[in-house]
Amino acid sequence: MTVRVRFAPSPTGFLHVGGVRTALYNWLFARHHGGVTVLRIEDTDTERETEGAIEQIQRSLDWLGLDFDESPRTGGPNGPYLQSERAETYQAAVDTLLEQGLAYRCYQTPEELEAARTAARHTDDPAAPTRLHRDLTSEQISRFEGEGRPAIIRFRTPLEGETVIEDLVRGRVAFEHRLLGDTVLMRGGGAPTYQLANPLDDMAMGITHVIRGEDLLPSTPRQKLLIEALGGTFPTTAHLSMILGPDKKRLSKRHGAASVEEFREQGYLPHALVNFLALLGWSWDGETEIMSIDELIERFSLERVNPAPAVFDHQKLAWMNGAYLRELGADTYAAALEEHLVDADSPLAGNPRLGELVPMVQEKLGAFGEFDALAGSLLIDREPDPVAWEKLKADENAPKVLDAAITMLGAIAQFSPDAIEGSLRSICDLLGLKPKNAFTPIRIAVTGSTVAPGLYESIAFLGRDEALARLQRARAAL
RNA sequence: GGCGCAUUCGUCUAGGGGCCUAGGACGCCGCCCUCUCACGGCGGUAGCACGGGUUCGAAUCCCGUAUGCGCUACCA
Repeated sequence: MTVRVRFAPSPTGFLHVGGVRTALYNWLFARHHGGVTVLRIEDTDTERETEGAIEQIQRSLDWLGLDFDESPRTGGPNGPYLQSERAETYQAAVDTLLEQGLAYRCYQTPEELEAARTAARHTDDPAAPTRLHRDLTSEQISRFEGEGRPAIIRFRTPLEGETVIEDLVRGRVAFEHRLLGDTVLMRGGGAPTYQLANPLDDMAMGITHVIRGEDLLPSTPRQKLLIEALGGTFPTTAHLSMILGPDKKRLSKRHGAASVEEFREQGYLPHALVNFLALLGWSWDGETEIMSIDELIERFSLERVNPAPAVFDHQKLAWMNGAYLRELGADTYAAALEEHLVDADSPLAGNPRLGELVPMVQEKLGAFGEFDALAGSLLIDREPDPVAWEKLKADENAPKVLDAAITMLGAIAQFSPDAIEGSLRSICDLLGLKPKNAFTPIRIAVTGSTVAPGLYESIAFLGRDEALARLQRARAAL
């Protein structure tokens, strides 16, 4: 039997790191087993749907390199892949269940339900309120119908016994039927709920393994019961732990960047994000950290997924991204940097000399988003950093150092990094200053910052005219 | 409140009874390299939640407690 997995997000916003991790594990598992990946959009709740979310999710998955064999975009033999277009499937199943007495119409108003729920809150049968209309007499039914009350459809959950889930990550988990209550399958308006649409589609699409977040573990027995009532076989499940913020709360926007889109904007490499996320809850040998996509595919297994929640560590991601950035070839690096600048709508984009800066910045950047601050001033003459500028003005050595630099740099024959180094070092000897002290004012004068690429290379990059102009301007401002 | 899941350095993790005086990585600290920032090298810091069992022997198995998280929707 070929493995078939699905990633089934709701189009309620940007793709979150938690969602990405789920998508990734599904993808890795399927690719490892030569299986099929399905992308299904769960848009049954039109209220919460947000504009453009589907495109956004697809875009993020594309960027990460997670391709889906069957999806709303690619189509496939088990479509449609949008739940909003699968109404007949759900209706047919509900009709069958109703016919066989496995589901029933419930006429409770939301207010009645809520009141009953509050009352039953602390009793020994908290699920009782969901079963109030389970065995209505025909008189009661016609009275409710007569009142024009809309009916919702509830599943007739067994009152006794338990459902056992053999989860690939968590092992055996048992749920008492009595506490489950009668699950709502269809809303008053006839729209399917997640509890109906999700398992039904998994069955219809031949899903063999359901890999999803732990938040969905409690709904698993309901879904299993439903599928088995319909004569289907419930897929194997693997419930992944939650991803937490530093405060151990579920990761969200208030913890900073949490969506794929944000990491992309900050100049992270998709491969780095994928590698990092793969390691958030899974490990291969506990030692190896940097792995190619092919290695991840080859090594991934659900058996080695950690069931405990994991805190998302931005610092480690940044480190890993830097490690990936440093491994890039110069041309690839330049192209990726340019793409980032274009995406960011940066004034630095399209600069023909960008490539020359690569060797000067590659080992210094943790993400492309830092490029502008580090080396932007070499491409564009702009206002210096105020703090650095004050430091320059307060430096008592600055005037003589800048004067010397102007003289020396104006005199050297070859305006190369080596020649510039020799020239600047002779200033140190001349003035009896340590390189560290002599170079700081020059760096600020030339780059407008205390942090920049190598000084000799920076000056050489600017060229004699520009470098001298900046030095003279700084000198004049002292 | 009920149900469920989880619990190894600050963080991600290795560990599935003796190989553990608990390994790796990020972070942090120190030293080296050094024109700033980085990179790189070397060294260091720090952990089995607690309490009971089981066993010759427990980070590893069982029970309880605590804590955290999830679910408890006509959200997913």
